[in-house]
Amino acid sequence: MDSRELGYFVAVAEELNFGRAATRLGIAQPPLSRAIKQLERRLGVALFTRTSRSVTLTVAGEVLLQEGKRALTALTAARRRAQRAGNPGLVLTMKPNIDGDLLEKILAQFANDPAAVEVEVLIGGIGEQAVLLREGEADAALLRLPHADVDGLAYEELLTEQDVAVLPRTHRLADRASITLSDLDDEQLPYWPGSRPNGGPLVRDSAQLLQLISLGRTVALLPASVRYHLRDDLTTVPVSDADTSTLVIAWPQDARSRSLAALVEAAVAVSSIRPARTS
Amino acid sequence: MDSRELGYFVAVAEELNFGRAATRLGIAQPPLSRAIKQLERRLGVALFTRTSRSVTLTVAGEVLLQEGKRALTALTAARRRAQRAGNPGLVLTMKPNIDGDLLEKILAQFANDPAAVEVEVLIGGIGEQAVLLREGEADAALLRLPHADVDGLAYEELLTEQDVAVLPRTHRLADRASITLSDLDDEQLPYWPGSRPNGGPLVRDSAQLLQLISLGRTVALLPASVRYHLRDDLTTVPVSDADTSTLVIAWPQDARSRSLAALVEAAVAVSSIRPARTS
DNA sequence: GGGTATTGATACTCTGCGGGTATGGATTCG
DNA sequence: CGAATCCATACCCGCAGAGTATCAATACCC
Repeated sequence: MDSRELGYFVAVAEELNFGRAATRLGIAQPPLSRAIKQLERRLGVALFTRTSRSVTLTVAGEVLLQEGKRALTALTAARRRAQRAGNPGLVLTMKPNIDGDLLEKILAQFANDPAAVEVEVLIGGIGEQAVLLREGEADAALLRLPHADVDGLAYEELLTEQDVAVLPRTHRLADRASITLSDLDDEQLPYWPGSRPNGGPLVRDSAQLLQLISLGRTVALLPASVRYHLRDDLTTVPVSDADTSTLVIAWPQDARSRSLAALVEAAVAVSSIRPARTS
Repeated sequence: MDSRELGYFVAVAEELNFGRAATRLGIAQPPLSRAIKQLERRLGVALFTRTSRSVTLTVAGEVLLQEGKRALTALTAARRRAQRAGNPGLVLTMKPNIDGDLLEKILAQFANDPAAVEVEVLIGGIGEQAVLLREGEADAALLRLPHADVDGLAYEELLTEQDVAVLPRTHRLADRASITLSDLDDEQLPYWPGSRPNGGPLVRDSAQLLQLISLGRTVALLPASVRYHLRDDLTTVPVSDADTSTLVIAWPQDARSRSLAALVEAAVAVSSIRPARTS
């Protein structure tokens, strides 16, 4: 089975529309129809049930969509990892402001290791980190569980913390010592691309979010460590019944690099300093 | 990156010889040389260092070999799983005579489950079981640890047992209550394809092995459960310091099928009967 | 050291496949 | 009932990939 055909299939399966899929692939619709038909003939199974007005996946199609996407990411990962093989450095990816102030310490600790190499920090968008790992763009990622999808990844926990409310200093709740989720009932909580709209504003990155909070348009529940790098006009208030999340360092399950192991080791070592220091 | 190109690369990387690789691929050598060169140009890295007499892998090439093989198996797995998606049955693969007499019980127990479906038992060659799972040919496998490679697989342990010596009834050690490995020092132990020759005969399957034992040409160390289905002219003797191995039921890490879960459950349930019954 | 074998690269040709345009047939909707 | 939407079919074309013939470089052997 050709990977190009599989890419075509994935596009159609996700769009459920040959025309849109063809546009997305940058080709015309007729060759796409033919390619899919040829794929079905080669596999010996129907992948779509087509009426002249709609396209739906068959059971075989659903399986191929899931497995095929996995195979395609494995393919791009193979390519990227081979391309990066010459460079001995590591790429660490993370969202901005979620490192719990650990990043600097991790890198400092790592620099002491004999296996240390240059570390490039790649700041990615929301939810992109795990994808970057799986596609071979990055060697390690700082993620937050349970928000991130760690399928196919290995990880070590670094830091667990509770969400706090991030508010303008002028907010009616800003001076409270502690609040509960119900205190935020009449606030317009934001939502991220991918989650479902809930009446609040759509935010694409944390800078935008903080801006909206400053303007009083929304408030947010974020991990407690945001307070380390907060703009002057914002403040945080503990929320007694808020969710907790865990900062982890993750890497591809099958990675075997010496320097990556050292980086993980450094991250774990640094993180365990925190509880020790507070005791 | 095209999967065809990647297959070409893997062939050359494994043969380290363009001519042989071309033969194996069923094409001529010149197009293969060109395809590899084109792949190198597309990736922007050298994959081989060529002298006019020999070919070796570069670092990037080694990475691409490892990752590329993984991607290609993911690809064939996607195809096979999609093709088999229509059939609700399960395929269970195993080597003959390693089931510790559990197979029948597992299938009987599974039949009681509401999620039960037809189970096809696929008897594969030595070391093929894990490959069949990864390539999507089979849904579950009975394997022995630590002999099998379970990378990318999940498994449940079923039965741990010690190896025993399998001997002709007429063998000088056949009537001993127990022996040690050193008692076998002057025997010609067999070896399997893939392991290194040790002076004994090469065996390809267990029927051949048992035949050779009958002829007095070799003796073997096998899991204790072989005794359930042993020819009349052979017998087993415990070996006090022999290795132990564990029978496990394994499946692809990312499988999510309801019936497969039930099969695993049935296998575990049946296996735990054994210790209970002996107590 | 020269002849030979081996191995990868190059030159050239050609076929087939993947892609484009034009159009048809079916279904939904106003 | 006409218009719009959407997938399939017919037909054509260009190029990528495969083949043959040959060259160039190295190792090997007497």
